[in-house]
Amino acid sequence: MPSESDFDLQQFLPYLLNQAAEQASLGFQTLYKTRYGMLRTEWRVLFHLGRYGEMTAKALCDRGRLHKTKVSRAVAKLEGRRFLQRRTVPQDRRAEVLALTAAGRAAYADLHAQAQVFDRQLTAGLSPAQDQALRQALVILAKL
Amino acid sequence: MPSESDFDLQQFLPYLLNQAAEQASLGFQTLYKTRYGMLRTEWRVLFHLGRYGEMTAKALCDRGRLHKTKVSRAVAKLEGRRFLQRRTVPQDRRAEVLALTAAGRAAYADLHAQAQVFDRQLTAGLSPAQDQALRQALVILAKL
DNA sequence: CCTTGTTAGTTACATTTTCAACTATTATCC
DNA sequence: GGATAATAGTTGAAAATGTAACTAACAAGG
Repeated sequence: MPSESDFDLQQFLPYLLNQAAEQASLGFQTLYKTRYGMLRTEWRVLFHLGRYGEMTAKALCDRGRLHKTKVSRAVAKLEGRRFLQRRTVPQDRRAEVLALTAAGRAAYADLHAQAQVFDRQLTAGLSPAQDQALRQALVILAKL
Repeated sequence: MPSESDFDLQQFLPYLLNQAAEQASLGFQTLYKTRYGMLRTEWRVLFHLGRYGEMTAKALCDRGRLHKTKVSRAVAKLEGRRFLQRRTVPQDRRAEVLALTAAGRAAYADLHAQAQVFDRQLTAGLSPAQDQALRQALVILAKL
């Protein structure tokens, strides 16, 4: 029988995941925030476009599991800051293909490099085996 | 030299953690939302008080890594729904000790039991070794 | 073609979160 | 003791998020 005292909040996986995620996001967040005035969604949009090439907002939503309103606003902001451009395609005039500008690619390259450094710092306290096990489990849980 | 193509967004730990955390929170969230009309912070306050006994808002902030405004509002809401009571202590009239009511304890017992079930479902796709490794790594990353 | 349904994306509004300022009380230290 | 700082908690305004409704364009079936 499950008692009330053998279940620690720190044993509850959603809680543990959130704490770890928050802690992990903290440092990098300040980076793209202070350096480029970006929000998390903007950073993700930038990353997706930088990493996987130009695509529509819909594709971004699917790939990044982002809600379309978030993407819509992030794209508007990135466009305002000249990090990306929209291009309507004749085949479907509802959709707009999003592509990074030179400034956008530069920001991506910078943040991308920082992300790799940051990632290594994060896992510095973990053994390689722990690191690998962690990522494997996370991929399963995230259903990626 | 770090190239631009060997670093996937899904390899970036903060991203991976966030995806997993979001996915993991989803199911349980609907539970305390629909059943008790609670927000995440309220659920956490309830859990902390239920699990660790009565304490001040400050203690809650420290233990749960919550911001004091969040706690203040969550406590007000839980008090309004008669899930907890405040008690001023003569030693320090700034602080208020928070204690669950019978209704609060009942809600905690219910959600607590559900949480255990939910936790097991979550990790059903993981081997016991994977599960253990994951939690260990998360505790390190969360700096708990 | 033309009604109906679907999809891409935006906008408006309510809810939540964040940040800064505020009150009231206690601690510090000259 | 009395000024100053620090702490517990609240509140208001701004920013961000979520939800739903909306526009515009395409698709499909009759």
